[in-house]
Amino acid sequence: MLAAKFIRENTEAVRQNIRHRRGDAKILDAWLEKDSAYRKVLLETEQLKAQRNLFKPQGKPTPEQLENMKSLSDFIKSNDAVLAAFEEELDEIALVFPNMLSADTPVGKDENDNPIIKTWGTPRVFEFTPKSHDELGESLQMLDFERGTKLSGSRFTVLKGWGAKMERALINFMLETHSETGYEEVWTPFIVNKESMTGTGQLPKFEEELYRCERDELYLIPTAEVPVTNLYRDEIVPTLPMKFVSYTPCFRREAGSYGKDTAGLIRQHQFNKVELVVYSKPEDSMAMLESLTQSAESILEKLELPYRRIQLCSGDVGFSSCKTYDLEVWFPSQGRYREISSCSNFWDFQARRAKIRYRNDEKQVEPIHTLNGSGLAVGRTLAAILENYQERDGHIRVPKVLQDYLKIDIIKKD
RNA sequence: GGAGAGGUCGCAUAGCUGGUCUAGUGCGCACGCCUGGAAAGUGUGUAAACCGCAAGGUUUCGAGGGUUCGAAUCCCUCCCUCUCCGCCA
Repeated sequence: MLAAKFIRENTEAVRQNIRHRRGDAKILDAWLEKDSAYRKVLLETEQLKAQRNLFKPQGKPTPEQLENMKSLSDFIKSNDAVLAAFEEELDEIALVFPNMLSADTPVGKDENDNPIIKTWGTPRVFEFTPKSHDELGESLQMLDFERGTKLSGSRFTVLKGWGAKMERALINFMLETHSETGYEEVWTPFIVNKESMTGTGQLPKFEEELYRCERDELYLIPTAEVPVTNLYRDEIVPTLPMKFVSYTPCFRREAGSYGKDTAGLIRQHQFNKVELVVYSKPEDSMAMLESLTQSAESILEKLELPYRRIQLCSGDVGFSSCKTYDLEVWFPSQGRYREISSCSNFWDFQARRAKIRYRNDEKQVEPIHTLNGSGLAVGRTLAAILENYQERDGHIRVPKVLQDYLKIDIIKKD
């Protein structure tokens, strides 16, 4: 959420920002109009209340005084009702304002305008036609798509045998690697309340994307970002930075993506992810984004998977983010790079919503900066390994760093 | 799920026969005195949000309603925590 004061003082920048994100700036005008009306009533009401408080002398009030206080109180009551209505409306509008973009976010329309920042590794040259991961996974009896569908529906998959073991190995490998570089491991609830979803920005705007337990007013998390960032909601944190790594399953309805990536593990309603979350001092957050992104990249490098890093342009950056890098891994069967991690600096946007603050050097309380990034999406990593490590006969070589976990170096048909 | 107790400015607590609460006290923390240095002792200060250039003002005592001229204090609803019982991985 943008601070009301910031919106007032930087109206044009906010308007420009909404345009760059290809949003409609009308909501800004609606907000501004309401805000100035609100402030008039606020001032008046506070003066009335100050009067009332002055009237509060010791002893019993005379009938005359009582009469005065009564009418004053009536005014205050009706004004308070007006104020409450204003506040609710203002919040409702402000909650759907997107975050301000970083100055170095390129202006662009969509994913085609995302610049490539770096490329690592060289896609392997196959002397045969590489198979897709779903075909490989099924033939090696690692993935069972049909039974996943039987159990739950489309976009649900069952992992078996070496598939299940590799998924587990990847989770452990990622958690251990990040633990070693200063991220504290946390294990959180996978179902959270509305306040948590609002704190990180999933609500109110993206309700459609969430699985909801109506009876209990709880939501299944779409990413570990939600529980981990909300760990310190409504708190003034004592030390910064704090860095966490967390494994969770993620649940997404994928509304509106019918027909996209219907085959394979790429787009699932339930998938595993190891997430990095950083609580940072404002002045350090951009440097933190670089190091967090490198942490995510290190996993791909240890797995020896070719990838590239792109920066999202203004039209493609997520609602809550101020600056985002995506990591994309090479998929031989598709002949292209596909997203496997997204690393974002949210600036103070989430911290303001979630009321996570710290005391700066001047002892002033101010919102912190939050960041997070996938380190990595496990299902997509498994898919990328199958495709990049396949052999002509359909066997899969096991990446070196996973051999200790799996105790084998090649996966083949029985 | 049943019975009871409780949710107060970091932590712990007082306040709960409505105005003096602009929320007291202890611990912790910060700064100072004392000390060769430290501990102890001692003094002062220490919640947040909003409006305002400032002076200052307003709000917040789990959340939301209500009674009242006025509520941390009374009433209602809800949420959560703890103890005991029941059930259960």
